[in-house]
Amino acid sequence: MGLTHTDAYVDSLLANLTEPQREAVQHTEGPLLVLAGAGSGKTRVITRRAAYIAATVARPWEVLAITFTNKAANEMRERIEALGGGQRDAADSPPRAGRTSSGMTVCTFHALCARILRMYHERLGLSRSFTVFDQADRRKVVKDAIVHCQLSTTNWAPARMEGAISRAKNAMQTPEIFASEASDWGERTIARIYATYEQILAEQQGVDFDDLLLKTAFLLGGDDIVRDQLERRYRYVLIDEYQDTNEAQYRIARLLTRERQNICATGDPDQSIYGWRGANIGNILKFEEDYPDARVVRLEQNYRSTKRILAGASAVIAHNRRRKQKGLWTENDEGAPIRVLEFEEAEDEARDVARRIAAHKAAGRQLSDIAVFYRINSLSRALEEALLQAGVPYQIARGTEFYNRKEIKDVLAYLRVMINPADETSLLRIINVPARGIGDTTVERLQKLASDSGRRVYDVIADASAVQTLGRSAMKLLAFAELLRSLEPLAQQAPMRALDQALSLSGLRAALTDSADEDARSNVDELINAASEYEQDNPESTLVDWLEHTSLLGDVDAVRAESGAVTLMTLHAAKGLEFPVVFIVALEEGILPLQHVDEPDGDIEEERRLFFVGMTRAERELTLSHVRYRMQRGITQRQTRSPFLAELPSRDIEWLDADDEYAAPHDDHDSQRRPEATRTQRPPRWCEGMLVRHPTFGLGRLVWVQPAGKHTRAGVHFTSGQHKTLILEFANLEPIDPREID
DNA sequence: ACGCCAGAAGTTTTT
DNA sequence: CTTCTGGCGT
Repeated sequence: MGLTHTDAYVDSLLANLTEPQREAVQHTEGPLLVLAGAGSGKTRVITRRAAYIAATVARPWEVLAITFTNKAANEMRERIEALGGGQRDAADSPPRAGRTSSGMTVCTFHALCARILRMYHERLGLSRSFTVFDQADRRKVVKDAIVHCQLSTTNWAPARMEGAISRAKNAMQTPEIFASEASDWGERTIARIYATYEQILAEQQGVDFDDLLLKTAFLLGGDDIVRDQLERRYRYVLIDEYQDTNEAQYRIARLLTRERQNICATGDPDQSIYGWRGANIGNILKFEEDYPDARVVRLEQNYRSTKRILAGASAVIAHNRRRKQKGLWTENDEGAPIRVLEFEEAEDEARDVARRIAAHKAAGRQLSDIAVFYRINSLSRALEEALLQAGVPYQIARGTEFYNRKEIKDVLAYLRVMINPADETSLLRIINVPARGIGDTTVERLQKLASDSGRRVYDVIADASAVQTLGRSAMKLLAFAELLRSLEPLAQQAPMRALDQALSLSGLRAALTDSADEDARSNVDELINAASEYEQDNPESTLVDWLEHTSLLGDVDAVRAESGAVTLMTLHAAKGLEFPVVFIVALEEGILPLQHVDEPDGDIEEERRLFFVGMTRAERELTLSHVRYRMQRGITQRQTRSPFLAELPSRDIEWLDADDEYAAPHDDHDSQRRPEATRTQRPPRWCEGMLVRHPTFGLGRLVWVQPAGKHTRAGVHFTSGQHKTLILEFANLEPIDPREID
């Protein structure tokens, strides 16, 4: 098995590894736990191990590697491919989503589950073409459920209900279990909403993100034949970021490896930061109990940070009780001390961070080497303003998402209805988009007609005699039915063609062309590109495949690292990344650690881990700051500095007063330093980074500039927080001298 | 269909 | 202080 590989290839997979790393790679049979400290070369071990298994004891398609994000999956897949080998084995099978060219499966938990559910849909009473409902769809269905229960959305806030339902699902509680455990009227009411929500989903053949996991866990747990088939299919299972698994994921992992126990869990309990989302750090902590024969490998050498940064981070995390003892060490330089700064208020803090970043840049540092982290998104505002003022380009890794844009959701809704006519959420979304004179009243009567006759809205619209009873709107509804019918055959087409046709036939394309919304147009163009790209990568794929792919795709993947810009993000978003220079702001009691009004003593250990994650992102320089007064929600409050600061070892810390003058950053880039030359030649009229003013949007900065036909297009970040794509020739922008602003 | 205003709500968010 | 939502008016 798999012995088509040369010894030289196998040797190459073991080359350049430390002893523990090699041990992890070579331990192929039986349970293995890899406790991988921050920056310890975990990905290298996982990818080598996967390739090693496929080269020695298994066929590539018997190897399954599960990650949490698409980004991680893609990265891992690429790195496994780069190791070479294995290609021959699969020359006969077509490339498929989530597979390496040799046929190894590398995907997220959710993608794996979607595939399994699709495979065994009959046993679950699901249609083969069920649709994955995203957050927005889920919100809509929750609202409908609340209304259905004759409750008000004011008393029963959809967001809260959503949270409650999601938590129940993460804990693998069905509505029945939830109801039986409800202790008071409030909980019993939530149970009713939950049950109704489930019913609506089922009627629409919809499956939400949590369901993907939950249904798979129940399927595997309740059906030995299925479990056995999958266990034979995936003989070697790798799970990354095991500390972040929730109950359902944990069950799936255990069930998939029940007989052979060829499970390799990698992760770091100190980096578990999603407890509030159902992740259970206990899963990784009790791995050795679950698998008494488990081999445990610790990767403790850090290749990322300086000695002092590592010492600081280690000292902080040592205060946690729920963890596995770990001694991180590094052969890297001693490095500069961790700086701690105190300011009067947020504006001072932000201004200083901006000033230090500008100094780094002047010293020759790439801005893409620098990141600023904060606990909550609202803290970015002050930073953005200060950076804008200082003329430092920045990029925010915010989840304001591509796939949540109205125009994108609209087109996708058409496609979803095409493949799943039961998807009423999507159907009602597009029934009057673009506007075709079907108003709310008509829609309501239509829904009533459907529920009275026990039919799907889709079928009622197509029923001429039923539609006739709706009076004046009948003609419009029939025209819409005709449109839907003309779209039906497209479901069999390849993704891009289906998308293109749907855009034309629906009238969306025409509406878009007429509209002034430049952004919407370019977003739809981007969607077409995405479909075309997907088709090229997965030639055999169907529309169903692509739709599933898009619904499981977060925007993390869409956030490309912009060179020439500082990165601003939350501590959560920082996980898995690294930057030479890192700032963490607002180290204050109540913010980091964050305190919530409802639960005064939240999980302090998780907050500490969050801080730990932030600190260990830094390679060379780490600067922490806090203020004495901070305004939040319009109220200025006296702030106390974070207790975490007191946990830092004093010999690795440099406490600085806000008023201290500081030297230019002392790093390796001094040689490239040059004075800010006064520019003599005339700069191009428009260039990236330039400050501009727009008559309505106000002050902003050009993020990118591109020729587009006879015109020039540019992306502009405005101080208001808006991001616009503008045609420079029409936009009436006025270039601004930075000095003008002060 | 769009815009305006009052009122509420306001961690983190891999999928 | 802000940002979003829902209801109402044009």
